[in-house]
Amino acid sequence: MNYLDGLNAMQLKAVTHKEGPLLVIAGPGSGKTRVLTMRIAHLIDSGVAPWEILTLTFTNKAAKEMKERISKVVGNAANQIWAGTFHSIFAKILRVEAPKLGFPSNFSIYDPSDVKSALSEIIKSQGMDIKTYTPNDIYHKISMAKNLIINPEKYASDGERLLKDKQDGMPYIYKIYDLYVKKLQRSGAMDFDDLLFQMHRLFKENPDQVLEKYRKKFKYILVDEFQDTNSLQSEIIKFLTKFPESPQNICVVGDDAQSIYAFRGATIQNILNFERDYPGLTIYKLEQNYRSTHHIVQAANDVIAKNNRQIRKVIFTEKGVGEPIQVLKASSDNEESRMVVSKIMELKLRNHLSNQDIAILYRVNAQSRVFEESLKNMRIAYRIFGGTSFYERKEIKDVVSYLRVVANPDDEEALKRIVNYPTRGIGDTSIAKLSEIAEKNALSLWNIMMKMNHFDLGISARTQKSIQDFINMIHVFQRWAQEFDAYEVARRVVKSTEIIEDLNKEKTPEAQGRVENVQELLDGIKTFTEEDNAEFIVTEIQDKSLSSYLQNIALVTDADKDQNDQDTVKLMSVHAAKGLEFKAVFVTGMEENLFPSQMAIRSVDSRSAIDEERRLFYVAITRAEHHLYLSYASSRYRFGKMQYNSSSRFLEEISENCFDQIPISTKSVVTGAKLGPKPAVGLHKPATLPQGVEIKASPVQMILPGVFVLHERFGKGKVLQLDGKIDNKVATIIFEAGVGEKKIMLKFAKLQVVD
DNA sequence: GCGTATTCCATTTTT
DNA sequence: TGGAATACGC
Repeated sequence: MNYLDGLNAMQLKAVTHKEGPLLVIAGPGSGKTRVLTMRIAHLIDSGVAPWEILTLTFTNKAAKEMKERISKVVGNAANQIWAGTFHSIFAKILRVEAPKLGFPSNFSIYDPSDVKSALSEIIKSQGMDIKTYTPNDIYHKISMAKNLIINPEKYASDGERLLKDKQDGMPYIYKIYDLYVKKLQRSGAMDFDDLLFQMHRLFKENPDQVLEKYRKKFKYILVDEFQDTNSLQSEIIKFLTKFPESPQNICVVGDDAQSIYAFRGATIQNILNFERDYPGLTIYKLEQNYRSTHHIVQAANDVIAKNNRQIRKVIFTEKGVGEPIQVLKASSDNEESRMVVSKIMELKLRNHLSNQDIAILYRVNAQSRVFEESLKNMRIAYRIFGGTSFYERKEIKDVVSYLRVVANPDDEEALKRIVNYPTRGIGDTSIAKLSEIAEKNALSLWNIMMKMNHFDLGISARTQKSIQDFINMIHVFQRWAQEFDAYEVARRVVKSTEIIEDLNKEKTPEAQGRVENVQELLDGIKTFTEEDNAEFIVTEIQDKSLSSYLQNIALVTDADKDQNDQDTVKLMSVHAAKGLEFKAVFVTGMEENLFPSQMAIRSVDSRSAIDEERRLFYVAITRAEHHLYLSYASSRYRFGKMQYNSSSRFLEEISENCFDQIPISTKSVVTGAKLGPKPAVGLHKPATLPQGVEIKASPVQMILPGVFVLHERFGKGKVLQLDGKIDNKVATIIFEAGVGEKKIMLKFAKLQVVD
């Protein structure tokens, strides 16, 4: 079968478009990945060498998937395509070119926790107040600066920026930025933003030797999820594609309506200005949705129509009207989770869905906990994506830090982590003294440790001996690294540092889990060294060294995990769900201050922040193929405190005809409660009430002991007792039909008095 | 210098 | 609520 078969007219045009810039606006479910992969296959089929194609995606997984799909058409050639995330591709190039920028080729990559730790050290050493200058804020500001291509010198001379910092009560950020950059340089380390920033610098400072080479190399460039790129990324692409005689074979695919990373510096201006940047641009819009049924598509269109500033398009589907969207109203986060899970049971039993067809989405990862509990109770297999990932676990970071120090001993964050773990008598004060000298002499901590007898440090002879032993040990490890592959080095390092033994000292099940994690890490390294894996190609050579491995794991995230490995219900943030689809989707926590987030509502530029939340909601809705549920809880625990929120404004933006019932009865009145039945009680047992019978809530005053009431879920029952004060009355009600006794808060419940 | 108790602090999303 | 910085006793 020909790979072009089955494409619609627009898709076909985009796939077969020849030379020159191309922008494909691809609505959700419009076959975007298909277009991208078939376009690449088509290029190779028409004679373009695979290594001349550069494809930049948002996740490693997307790149991997793409390669797999392309190889189905063109075979092994697909493995020679340069495909990966901006960060991973640039890291590969920088591994070759870093010396030109004054970095070692085995530079370390700092993750956000390394960055924050480095920043707080700087802040403290400058005598600044860590509570005023919080590492989080500083990191964000520095990150934004880098993404706008502002280096420390430029920052320090940017009056507007300085004024802004002053107003925020942090006038010395420019100073911290400068020291931070110097610290990274000394440590031979780059943070995530640097992988882009230094790449840009590389091209800018080496137009002849370097930029020219890559311009020649990458004849075709494709960018996925273009709406989530920042100015820095866009400038790098311009470096590669905008020059005299350039064929400008740049194809970007995106959807401004799905831009959800503005908080990280992404700007839809990149899409909106693309035509200006590339005159002669061809634009195709993919508006047919092949994923979802009509109600879902309409809801998505309704929601996004509220946003300003966008490329207008209307998504349509031919998949039929489909199921109405259901709203689940809960009185608490716990109840919300029980309702969601009982709906999952229903989907499985009534609609014969499998676990893997179902996703629970939320705005923040912290929401996952309650769902986890309810799923466990009902013995439904699930898997959580995001949150603290494997590589963020302490024991894993410790082992990885050893490896980082072996590959690059100047890596100060890794060094500080392990210099006294397991404890070997090198304490904080000694390290602080050494750090100070290092800072003064603009040398790395490791460097000063090696030269410590040249200084009068006031470190005891005993400690100096410990330090010397540590240095010797690292030297041994480094010799191993020259001799053995990554796995063998790691295995030996773990063994001789006695990390496992240290973990085993603690005889708790958690400690046991940590030991298993370390073992899993070693297994992962083994796989890395054994597998013939095209992803780890650096300039067309397989690289299985320790630093290659380290670079790889630094850029791997949860999103890269295989989603379909097991038959599990998937739990993840809406951000993490981008690009995925499920037969049934639950969008949870549909409340003001959560979705949209409080941050967005209170932001200085609230309107555009809410717009981004709305795009996020749009992404969430459009993950669903057939069944969409929107749930909210009128109260939930946050910070260990109860918080009360009204339902999300977004719910009211969807046309009523999409729902099976009107989502919000009265604005001020809080929801009707369904204190979910205990899991053991058959959920799928039909409710005592015939379906469709609406309950008319009776005034609270009428609910008195002895009266009979109807509850929308539990059916008929008798009020036994009333407790609590005026507006917090709790009724104890015995229900018929095996439901039993329940305590129900009157302010939430919808109860109708009957005879 | 080490280990544990205590307090304190924050929570948006992630390459 | 729970993880991380800090304080304190050894």
